[in-house]
Amino acid sequence: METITADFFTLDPVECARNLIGCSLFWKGCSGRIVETEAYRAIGDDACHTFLRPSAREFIASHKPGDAYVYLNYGVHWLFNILVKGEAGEGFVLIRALEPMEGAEEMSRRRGGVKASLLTAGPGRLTQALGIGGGDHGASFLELSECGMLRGTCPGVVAGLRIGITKAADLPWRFGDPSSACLSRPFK
DNA sequence: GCCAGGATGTTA
DNA sequence: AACATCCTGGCG
Repeated sequence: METITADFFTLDPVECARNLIGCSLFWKGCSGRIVETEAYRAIGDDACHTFLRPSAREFIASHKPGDAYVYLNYGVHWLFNILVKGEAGEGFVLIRALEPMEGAEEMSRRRGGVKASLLTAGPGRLTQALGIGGGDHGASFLELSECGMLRGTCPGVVAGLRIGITKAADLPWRFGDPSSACLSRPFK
């Protein structure tokens, strides 16, 4: 297994989002296989935070590829993105679903004992399971010993429309492993 | 199984 | 005002 470094996130955000399916994410004793992501492009994508938020544009300017972009959605759930920044394009990859590996017991406790299939099947669910919150915004988690990612592959990756957005809703920038039992929603 | 509604905080 | 969500409760 090969550790992912910041240069993994110097491709186009859409390529990064596709490549992350099958990789594994490690976070302070818990880990999971990434089975669902979405790409957001800083330029030309009206659904990206950069479209309306100067703070998102400032975040890109002042952070490195691979840094965590974490924000509170609907006042309720933290969502975990990874900054993509390179000559090929800038933007974010939203991590939308994992298959639990290590630390399932701790994740279940944080999630209030929900059934296993709902533990990390959704962007808000997985941050709660892993204990990711606002304090992690801007963290370069790839460089910490207890956090990081390993390369992996998934031969059957599929693409679909992004979920829950109204702007640029026609772009097929959601990626996933359609055979996973841990998706936030099935692919059609 | 599907759908409606509400909780909740930050940004602009 | 909008929002990259999730849970519950009402149906059948």
